[in-house]
Amino acid sequence: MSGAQSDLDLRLLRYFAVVVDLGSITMAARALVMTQPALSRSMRSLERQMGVDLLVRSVRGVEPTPAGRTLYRHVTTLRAQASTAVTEVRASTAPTTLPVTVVDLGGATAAAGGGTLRH
Amino acid sequence: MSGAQSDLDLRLLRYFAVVVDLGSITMAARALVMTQPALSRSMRSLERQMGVDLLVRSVRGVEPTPAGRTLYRHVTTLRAQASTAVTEVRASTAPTTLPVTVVDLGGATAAAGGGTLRH
DNA sequence: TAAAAATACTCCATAGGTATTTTAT
DNA sequence: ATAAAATACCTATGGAGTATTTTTA
Repeated sequence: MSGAQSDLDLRLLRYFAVVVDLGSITMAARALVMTQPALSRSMRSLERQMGVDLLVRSVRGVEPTPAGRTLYRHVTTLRAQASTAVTEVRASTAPTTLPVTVVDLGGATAAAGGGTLRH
Repeated sequence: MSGAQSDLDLRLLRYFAVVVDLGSITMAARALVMTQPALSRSMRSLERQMGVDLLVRSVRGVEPTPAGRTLYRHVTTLRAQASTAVTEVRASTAPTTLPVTVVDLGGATAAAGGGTLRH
């Protein structure tokens, strides 16, 4: 009974942009290395979250509705800003626990248990 | 083995902003109507995603690191833009399936099964 | 010793996969 | 008859809860 905060899912927006770019859920699914049904459901759930139809489905693929085109425009901006934010934040400090491995020490596998401070 | 796309979670950013505002995970959890452990884990996972420490924990609460302050600045912008995007997209078309109920028809319960087009 | 955060579990919602069906040309 | 999207069903990951432990002023 509380207020579903919505919070617009950037992952779904990324998927959406690919779908619009390729004009097909099937093609976009390939590009995103996922299955067509999964992506189809993602697009539905995005439409439900937004409360509007974003795509017109036909037997030859999909095409954005006016609302879809509006969203598409915003996705670029939004993702660019998110990207900038991450870059700036990472630049603000020396990383603590490196997500994966950053430096390749030339020799053999330097990947295992790379100097992490926090377990 | 594939590339974890990151995709910055706006929900976590919203949590983070409240944590910084209140200077305490415990207090923020109350404000967000969730539990302290859940929020503690959310903040950890945000830090892992970003690859940097965002908060300095002490016995009297938390305080943002420089990186945390940088992120905090971006959160506002990012959320504002997301909000604008949603508003504009919704304005682009008549809604299809209304998320909840929009109009109150004065009389009794107009909520049940409100005119939905798509099952 | 008390107040804050962190950990150890448990549970459930949902994102994604496989298989199949529907739809329209 | 074919190519696209949609549906049905299943599984697994992780987000959130309760209970408890650790930490330090």
